[in-house]
Amino acid sequence: MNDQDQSSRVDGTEDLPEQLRVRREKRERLFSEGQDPYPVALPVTHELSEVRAAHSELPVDASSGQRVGVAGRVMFMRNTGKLCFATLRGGDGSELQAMLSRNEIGEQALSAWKSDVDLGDHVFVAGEVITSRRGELSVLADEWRMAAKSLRPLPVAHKELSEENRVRQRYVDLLVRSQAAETVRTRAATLRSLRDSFERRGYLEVETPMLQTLQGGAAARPFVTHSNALDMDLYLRIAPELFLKRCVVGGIEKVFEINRNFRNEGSDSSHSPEFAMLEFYEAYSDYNAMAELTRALIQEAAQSLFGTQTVTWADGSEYDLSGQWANITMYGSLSEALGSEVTPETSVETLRKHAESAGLSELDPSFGHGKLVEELWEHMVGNHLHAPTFVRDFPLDTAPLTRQHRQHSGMAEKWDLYVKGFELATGYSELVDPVVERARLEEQARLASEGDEEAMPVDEDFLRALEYGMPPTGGVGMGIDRLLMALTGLGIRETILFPLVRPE
RNA sequence: GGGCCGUUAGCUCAAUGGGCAGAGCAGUGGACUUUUAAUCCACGGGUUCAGGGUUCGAGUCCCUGGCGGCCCA
Repeated sequence: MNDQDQSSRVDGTEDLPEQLRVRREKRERLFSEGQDPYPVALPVTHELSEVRAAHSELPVDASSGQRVGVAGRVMFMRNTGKLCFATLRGGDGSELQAMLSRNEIGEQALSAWKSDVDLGDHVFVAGEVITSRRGELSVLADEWRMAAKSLRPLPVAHKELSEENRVRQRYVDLLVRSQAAETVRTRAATLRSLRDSFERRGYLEVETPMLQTLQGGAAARPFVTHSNALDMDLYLRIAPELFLKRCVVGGIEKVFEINRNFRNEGSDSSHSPEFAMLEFYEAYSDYNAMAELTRALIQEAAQSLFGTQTVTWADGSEYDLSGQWANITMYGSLSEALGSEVTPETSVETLRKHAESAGLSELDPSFGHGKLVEELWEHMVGNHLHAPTFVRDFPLDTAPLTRQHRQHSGMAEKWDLYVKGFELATGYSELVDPVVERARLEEQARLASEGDEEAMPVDEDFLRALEYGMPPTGGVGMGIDRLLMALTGLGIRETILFPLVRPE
């Protein structure tokens, strides 16, 4: 297909809103004038940021003597009669002014600039690096070309997009809202910090299956998909845990993975159906040492991102992540909140009475002791925790992959880390006894057969791995999106670049 | 799953008690050789989310649905 074919293709132009139509007509006109509004290559010599860095000392109203070719998206235009200014923005967010003077570039090129260029277009400008009379570093063009014609007007650059448009058209949000671009950089820097922290401690990063033949590693409803080749249903993973434990059995004794988990559940301000998860395991560690390591990872991330462990949230408030963090026990803090002692021996009937007087009347009648304790705790205590807090020693019957507490028989060596009222991470002394693990999984399978969609089946291969001998191990899972929320104070849909939304 | 709020120009938002649908930015035309969200003059731009109903008359009131947000479970 040649350019003539492209330029002659007009697709329902008359039905479009005026601004879209005008831009399409400009594109057509450029083609008909023998110009390519989408050239394959342009003689760019410098990034905008490079020009800025090289000439930061240039005095006001001065010439550098250096000629550069730069490209960028037109964010603002200020056209006077014979002198035009445009603010170009590069992909790294840096900006540089282009100046087009009739004396320098000529009548024809200047009027073409005025008639062809719209806000949002990518343009190429070549000329000398100078500063304007107001001191603005600029490229004084002796040549300009369209680099890529934009067919849609940019939204108002000084107002935020509506929340829905931000998420649906993140590419536009990234252009007009610097906070959006900043969040992407912060997320990348957080991942880098985590990987650095693990690297320093001798951890190895691995990737384990996202498509799994059995659901396992967490209590959650999975997404189901189908393999045509194997002619069997597969699950998108809800957790990498069982594979990372296989790694530990195989001698990768300090191991971590950062990858996506998928849970077929509702989404709200702190839940997304797909979310990035960090899990890490260390042999000869336990849930106490893993709590210390988790704290260090988060503090090191805050330090490397912001140079301080007291972070400033998007709403301007400060959040202190430094120093030691509070430790409470689940049964102890719940007993205190209820004003009545609750222990692993407390009966289901008593727990239900507590739940009713706390206003939790519609709890699933199938909930047993552990689930009731956790629901009650979350309602009475967890939602009100603000400062970083480790909540220790969970009911044993909701932690089928966790070692029994070394002192309390009805409890598991498990903690949850709560930050600003949500669960950020969870850590364990892992259950490594294959016989006990088999019994736990068989109990899970029984629950599943009774209709519990979150219960896991018996994973024979996982049990076989444990039977080869897994060293005592501490393990942690931490939501990356939630870590971003804790570090920035943003909602989960701001920390995820392209969150799932219903089609328009 | 339930309740509440929202949905109007390309974008962000107005519109008395049911009476000609508006502003800013953006766009088009014009003026302007040092602007910084440039300024000034003029002009164009709407299936008011969709469908139904009440009414002489509906952006506005009623019903159903879509999408989004918040709260609750």
